[in-house]
Amino acid sequence: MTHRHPHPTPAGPAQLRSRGRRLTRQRALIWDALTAEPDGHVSAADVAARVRAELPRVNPSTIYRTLELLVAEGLVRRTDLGADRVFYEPAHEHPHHHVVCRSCGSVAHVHDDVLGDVRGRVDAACGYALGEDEEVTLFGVCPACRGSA
Amino acid sequence: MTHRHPHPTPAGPAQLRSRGRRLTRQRALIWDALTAEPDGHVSAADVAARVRAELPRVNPSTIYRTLELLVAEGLVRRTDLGADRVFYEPAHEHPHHHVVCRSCGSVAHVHDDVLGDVRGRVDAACGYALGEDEEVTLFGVCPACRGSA
DNA sequence: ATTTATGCAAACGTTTTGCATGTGT
DNA sequence: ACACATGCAAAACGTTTGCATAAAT
Repeated sequence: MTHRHPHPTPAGPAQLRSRGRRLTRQRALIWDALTAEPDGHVSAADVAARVRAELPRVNPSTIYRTLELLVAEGLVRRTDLGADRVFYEPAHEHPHHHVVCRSCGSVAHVHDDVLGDVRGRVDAACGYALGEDEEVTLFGVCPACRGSA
Repeated sequence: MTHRHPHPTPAGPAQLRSRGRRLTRQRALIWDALTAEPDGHVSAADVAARVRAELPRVNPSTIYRTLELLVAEGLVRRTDLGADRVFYEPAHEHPHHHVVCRSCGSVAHVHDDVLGDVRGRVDAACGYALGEDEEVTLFGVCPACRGSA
């Protein structure tokens, strides 16, 4: 278990109710699927599988609609890593970046500090403004795959 | 047209012939589509459109198969930017990185120097090895969109 | 002549949509 | 009771594949 958040903000899909949305069993299960693993990077298919393990009749469309909703409400963050690699993760942590292993697909988090002054450098170089909330996805080879190469 | 290069390496799809592949009209047109714009980042659909403007019967499968071939032969570089944003560009330049405008989708090149020591930092932070040839894609807001916001 | 590439059509996996039914509030 | 969310089925989308034909070498 990781460290707790000091903020008393009610996490999770309960937020939906205050926004006029409804808290259904499916939505709760989808949230559970998203938070099941500590640093869970979960694809829509993953979510579907986990949810259907508990409630088999959930339809793909419900998964997609709910994920879209959660993203729109700011409860979930959607990250793309090249074609067909879209994953979702709960959004209560600070923005961070990802490294994906080219070999095994594993994903690691990268603290923003690690990027250094890239934002300033990019701005200076070509005038594009990288926001503080812009996530970056890098590709590389993870320690495990490095060894077994 | 491009005689100024002292090196007689035949750029483009002519390379295919020496590799036992065949140089067809379709492949030439696909190459033309890829090199039509100076810093061209072209999607498969873009290529298809350009090619069909000249030779309308070309089939999507031919486009995909040829792009895959060109990538496999190292003549073309394929870059992913999140789901459904795959583009191709001729590979004779040095590896470089991309910034994509979140607002208008424009793409700019970023020299490797601009990234600074990210590779070392990432390696130190989580052990992932970013190769020199790994391209990075960043997202931001381009100068034009910055102004009109 | 031989091998490889193409067009076509059909299959594919993922995501989206229209609509009737079901469910939270 | 009402609005909203769900399931279902079907469509949309970009991409891939099998196979007979066509073209390059």
